[in-house]
Amino acid sequence: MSLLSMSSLHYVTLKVIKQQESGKNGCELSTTSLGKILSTSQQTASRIIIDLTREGYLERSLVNRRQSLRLTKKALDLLFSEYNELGSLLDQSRTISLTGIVEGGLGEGRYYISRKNYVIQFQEKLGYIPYLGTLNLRMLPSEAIYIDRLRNSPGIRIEGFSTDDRTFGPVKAFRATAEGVECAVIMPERTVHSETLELISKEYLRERLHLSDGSRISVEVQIKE
Amino acid sequence: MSLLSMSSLHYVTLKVIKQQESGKNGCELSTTSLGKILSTSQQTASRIIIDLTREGYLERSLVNRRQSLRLTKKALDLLFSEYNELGSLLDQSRTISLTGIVEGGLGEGRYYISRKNYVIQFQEKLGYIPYLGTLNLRMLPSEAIYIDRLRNSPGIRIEGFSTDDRTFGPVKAFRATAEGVECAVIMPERTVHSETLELISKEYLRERLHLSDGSRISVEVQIKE
DNA sequence: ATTACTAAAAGACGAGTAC
DNA sequence: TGTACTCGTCTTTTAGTAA
Repeated sequence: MSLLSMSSLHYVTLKVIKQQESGKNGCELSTTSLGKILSTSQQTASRIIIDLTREGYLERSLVNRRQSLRLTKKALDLLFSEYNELGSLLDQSRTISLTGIVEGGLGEGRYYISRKNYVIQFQEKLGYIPYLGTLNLRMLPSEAIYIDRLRNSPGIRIEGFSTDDRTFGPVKAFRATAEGVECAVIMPERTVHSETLELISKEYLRERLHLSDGSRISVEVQIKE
Repeated sequence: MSLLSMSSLHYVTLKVIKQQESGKNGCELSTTSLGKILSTSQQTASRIIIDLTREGYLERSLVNRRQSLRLTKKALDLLFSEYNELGSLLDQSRTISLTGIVEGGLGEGRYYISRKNYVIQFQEKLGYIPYLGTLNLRMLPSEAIYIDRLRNSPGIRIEGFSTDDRTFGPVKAFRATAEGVECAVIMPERTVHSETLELISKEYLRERLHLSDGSRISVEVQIKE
């Protein structure tokens, strides 16, 4: 259970800015109007903006005494986490539909997912031993935000481990369906910025789905708990 | 944009209790342990519980100095609203799947949905003029909670209006699919407690889907504002 | 063990105002 | 118009403690 590390006014402010920002990349919102929206004073609104900026939730530019605000990744992460947490509390299983373009190669993930220790866990937690290669999908930029959502969702945890040589970090998996074929999205648990999704499956997806580089497919990803 | 009418500690407390309650019907949570979870003092935790109880978010019984807590409907509504609001802010379109049993009659809604003023709006906002009857589905008790979720979601607003005689309140609609056939769930905007969902569609669903009273069908409802 | 009162300290808020 | 400082006031928190 995460603790919403801010007052509710601060939290609502992030939501308001997200709303005003919608589509655009930043919004102009005076402290007076924010105060009105929050039913508080201009002074308090001003302080909230200052606090949130100092704590890394907002970026702002002040030109000509007019401020322009933009949520940072940290703020979006907080909103997504809150959303996912409520979803799992309220027991909502949800599916999101993503569209991506098949990228070259078998995926650099091939080496990783073939480590015995991971494979055992895939078998245990997903119910199958995946084909030894990953299908890389470059997400449409317009859908990149959904990757954030996955990043902020716990998923199915695949534990990390160490060998003599090196350490393999924990990974998380999400059950998914690509054009009707069962598969899973895997990603490192540590946040890595990327617009590419890696899919694993029992089957060789490229062949099964007749894919080649540049093919466009859509994937239904399950976000649950 | 709703304003989260409570401090963040109060809000998080509702989440914590919802979590502890999970499955069960009420939970035992001492003020000391709540204080620890919230990183605050026992005294503050005590006051939060008192406040939330007074404001109708909690019911509690104190036996032998030990308290047992239960969230009220008001609290669940708040959590659902927050969830839905975040969902629409973060632009998550979501589908929930509901199962219900067909109930007798053409639905009492027939009279209402055939009012010209509503019909015009259905045409505008849903894209079709519905068949003049509603299909009533009694939801499985285990899924009744999902109706709450719809109730707390804005949906597609159908405005109310007045005639000489009387007033017709605002209604909301959710796009849906019943066994592959496009339809919509409609419900009054004012909260009414009911375990029955009303469906409208361009087609006469009973015939099209070969339904009779007692038939069981599942409906995919889109929650997305 | 509990819950919750009181009183004092800490913190949030907004009026006034500078820029 | 803006933002944001100071400072007096009001609110929230917690230590001590009772029951």
